Amino acid sequence: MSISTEQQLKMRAKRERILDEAIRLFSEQGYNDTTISKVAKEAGISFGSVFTYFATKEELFYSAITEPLEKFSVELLDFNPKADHPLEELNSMIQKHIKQFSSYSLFLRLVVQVIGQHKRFEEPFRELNLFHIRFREKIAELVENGQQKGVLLKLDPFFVTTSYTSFLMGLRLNLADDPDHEMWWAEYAPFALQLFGPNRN
Amino acid sequence: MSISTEQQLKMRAKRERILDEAIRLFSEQGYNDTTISKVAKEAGISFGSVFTYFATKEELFYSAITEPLEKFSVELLDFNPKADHPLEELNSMIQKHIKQFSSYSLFLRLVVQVIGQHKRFEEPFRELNLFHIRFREKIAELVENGQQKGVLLKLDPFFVTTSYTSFLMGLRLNLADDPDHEMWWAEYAPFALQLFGPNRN
Amino acid sequence: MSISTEQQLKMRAKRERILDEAIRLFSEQGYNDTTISKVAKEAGISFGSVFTYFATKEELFYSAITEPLEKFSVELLDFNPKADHPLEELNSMIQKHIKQFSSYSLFLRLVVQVIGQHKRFEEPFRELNLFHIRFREKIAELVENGQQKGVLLKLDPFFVTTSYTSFLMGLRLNLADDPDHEMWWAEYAPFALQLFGPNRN
Amino acid sequence: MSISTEQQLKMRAKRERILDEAIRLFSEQGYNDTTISKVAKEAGISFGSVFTYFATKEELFYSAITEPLEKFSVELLDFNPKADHPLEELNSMIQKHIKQFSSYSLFLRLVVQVIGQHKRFEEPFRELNLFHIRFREKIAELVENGQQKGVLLKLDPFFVTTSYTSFLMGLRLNLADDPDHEMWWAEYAPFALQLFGPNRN
DNA sequence: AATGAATGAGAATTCATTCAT
DNA sequence: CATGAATGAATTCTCATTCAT
Repeated sequence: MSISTEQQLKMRAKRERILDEAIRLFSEQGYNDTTISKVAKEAGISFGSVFTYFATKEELFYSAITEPLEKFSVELLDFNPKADHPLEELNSMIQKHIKQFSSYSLFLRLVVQVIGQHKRFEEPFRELNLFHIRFREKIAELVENGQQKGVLLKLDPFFVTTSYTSFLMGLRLNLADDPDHEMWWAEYAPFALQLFGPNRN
Repeated sequence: MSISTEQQLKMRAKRERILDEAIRLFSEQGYNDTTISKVAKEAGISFGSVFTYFATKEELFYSAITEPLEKFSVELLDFNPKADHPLEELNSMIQKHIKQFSSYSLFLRLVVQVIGQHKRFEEPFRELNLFHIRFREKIAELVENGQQKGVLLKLDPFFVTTSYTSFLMGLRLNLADDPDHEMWWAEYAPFALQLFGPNRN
Repeated sequence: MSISTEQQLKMRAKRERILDEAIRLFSEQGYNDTTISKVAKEAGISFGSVFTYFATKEELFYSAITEPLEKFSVELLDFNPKADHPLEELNSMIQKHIKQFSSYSLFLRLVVQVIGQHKRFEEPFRELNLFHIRFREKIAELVENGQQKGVLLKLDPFFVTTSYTSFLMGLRLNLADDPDHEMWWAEYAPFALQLFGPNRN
Repeated sequence: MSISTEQQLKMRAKRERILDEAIRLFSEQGYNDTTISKVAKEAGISFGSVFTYFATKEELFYSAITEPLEKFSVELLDFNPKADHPLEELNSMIQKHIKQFSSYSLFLRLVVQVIGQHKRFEEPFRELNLFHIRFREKIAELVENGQQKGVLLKLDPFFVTTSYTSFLMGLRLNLADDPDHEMWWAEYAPFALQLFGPNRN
C-alpha cells in the first residue's frame, strides 16, 4: 500500500467519523444547535479540520442527508415488483420496511426536519423527494402487479403508495425514541398491509 | 364599552397578530431562523413590543403551540365514542379529521418540529403528548364500542389508534404544501378506515 | 387645609417615598442595576409616575445624593470650632461623627460610588466635593484653635483634616455591612483622635 | 525559541493588553459602562477576540481584580513582623504602603467598587476579603511584637490594624486622582504611624 | 397626575468562516 | 493537512424614555 493510498484511507475514515457525528448531532439537536465545534469535538478533531472535509456547514448537512440516503435507498428498494406471488412479496417488503424504518431512527429524524422545513433545506429536500418518487413508483409497480393478479383491490396506486409511505413516516414520528414502543414495530405490519387493499378471499 | 375595555381589546388583537405571525414564521422557517425582529416586522410593530406580550422567545414558541392546540383539540375530539352506530361515527370522524389535518397545515408543521426534537422543546412536547394520549384514548373508546357491536375486527385498540394518528401525521408530512396534493386529502379517508379493521359483511 | 395644599402634601410624600427607595436601591445595587421599574415597584407606584417627580434617572440619582447630603451636612457641621475647650469639643465632635458615619450607611455607600467614579458622576461629585471642603475647613478651624491653645501639636491642618475624613470614609468602607463590626464603631474614636496630634501632657 | 512558544508569548502579551485596558476602563468607567467593545477597541482588537481570552465579562472583571491583587499582595506583605526593631520596621512599612497605595491608583478604584457593592461582586470580594484578613494579621504580628518590646502602646491589634487599613483606603478614596494631592502622599505617613500608638519617649 | 404600552438604542454573547502558523 | 486565534454578523433581551389614554 503506497503512502498516498494509506493517507487517503485515513482521510476517508476521518471524513466518515465527522459525518457520523454530524448525523447524530443534527438529528438530536437540530441544524442550528449543532455547531461545527460540537461535531469536531465528538469526532475527536479540531473544528478547523471539519472545513477540510466539508466546505460549509450547509454542505455537511447536505451530506448528512444524502449519503445515508444513498445507502438506505438501496435497502428500501430491495424487493421484486414483478414477483410471481405479489402478495407474499408485499408482505415480505412490508416486514423489511418496518424493520428498516425502526432502525434508521437517527436518519429519519433528520428527514423529518428537512421535510418539515423544505423551504429552508431546499437542496436536501430535493434529493429526498426524488427518492420518495422512485420509492413510490417501484411500490406502485408491485401494487399494479398484485391488482392484475387479482390479489389486491383496484385502488389508485398513487394513493395506495402515498398512504403507505405516510404511514411509515408517521409511525417513525410517533414512536419517537420511546424504547417501549421500539420493540412493537413489527405489530404494525398488518396495518400497513391493509392500506394496500388485500383481497380477503 | 369603557375605554379600558377598548384598550384591552386592542391589546388582545395585537397579541393575536403577533402570535399568528409567529406561528406562520416558526412553521415556515423553524425556531432558530425565526427572529423576534422578523415576527415584529410581520406584525407591524417594533421588536420591543413583542416582549410586552411574550417575555421570551421560548414563551412565544410555547404559546404558538399550546394556544392553537387548545382550540384544535376541541375540534378533533368532537365525535361520540359511544355512538349507537359506531361505523358511521367512525366514518364521519375520519372525514372530519382528514379535513382538519388538511387545514391545520401551519400548526402541524410546528408540531412536527416539536416531536422531531422533543428534547429541545420539552415543555411544548409535553403538552402535545398529553393531547395525543387523550386523542387516542377517546378514539380507542369508539374502537372498542365498534368491536363490541361486531362492526370492527378485534384488533388491539392501542395499535389501531397509534396506526391511525401516525397515518394522519404522516400524510400531513408527506403532502407538505403541495397544492396539487391539498385537494386530494379526502381520497385518503378510505385508507384510514382500513386501519380500523372494518368488518366487510 | 385647602385641597391644593392637601394635594401638594400628598405629592411631596410620594416624592419622598420614591427618593427613599431610590437611595436604598442605588446604594445596594448600584446605578445601573437599579432600574426605574424597581424603584417604582418598591415605592408602590407605576414606573411612569417616577418621571413625574424626576425628569430622568440621572436626576433621580443626583437627588439621591444631594438631598440627604443637605440634611447630613447640617448634622456633621454641628460643632463649635471656636470652643473654649477645643480638646473636649474635638472629642465630642469625633464621637458624634463616628456615630453619624455608622448610621449613614446607605448614603455613604452611595458616596463611595460617586467618589470612586467621579468622572461618571460629575454633578453629584461636585456637590460632595464642595461639602468635603467646607467640612474640612470647619474642622481645620477647630484644629487651629486647639493648636493656638496648645492642646494640639502644630501639624498642618490640611493634612490633619484630610487624614481625619479619610479615616472616617475608610472605616465606613471597611466595616461594610458586617453587623459584627457595626457595634464596634465607638472603639475607633481614640484612633481618630490620634490623627489630630493631641498633646499628651 | 520554538514557533509555538513564540505564539504563546504573543498570546500572553495580548491577554495582558486586554486585561490592562479592562482594568483601566473598569476603574474609570465602572463595570456597567465598560463594554467589551470598548475594551477591545482600546486593546486594538476585535470584540470577538476578547472572548478568546475571557469567557465572559464577569470573568474579565474577576481577573482584573485578582491578577493585580496577586502581584500587589506580595509587595504589600513585604515586611518583617518579627523585626528586632519593630518601630523602625513599622515606619519603613508605612512608607512603603503609602507609596504603594499612591501608585495602585487604578486598581484601588476597582477595589472600592467591589467593596462598595460586595453583594454584586461576590467572587472578587471574597478574594479581596481574604487578602485583607491576611494583611491585617501580618501587620498585627508586627504590632504585637512592638507592644512586647514596649515601643507601642497596648492597644487591641485588631482595632489598630483595621484603623490602619481604613486610613489607607480612605486616603486613596479622598485623594482621588487629584494630581495636586498625589505628590503629598508621603506627608500622611506620620498620621498613619499615630494609629499604632507609638510610645513617645 | 397616573398609568403602562410602544419604541429602539445598546449590550453580551454565539458561531461560521478565514487564514496564519 | 491540522490547528485554533481572529473576526464580525446576527441574535436575544433590557430598560430609559415618550406619550396616548
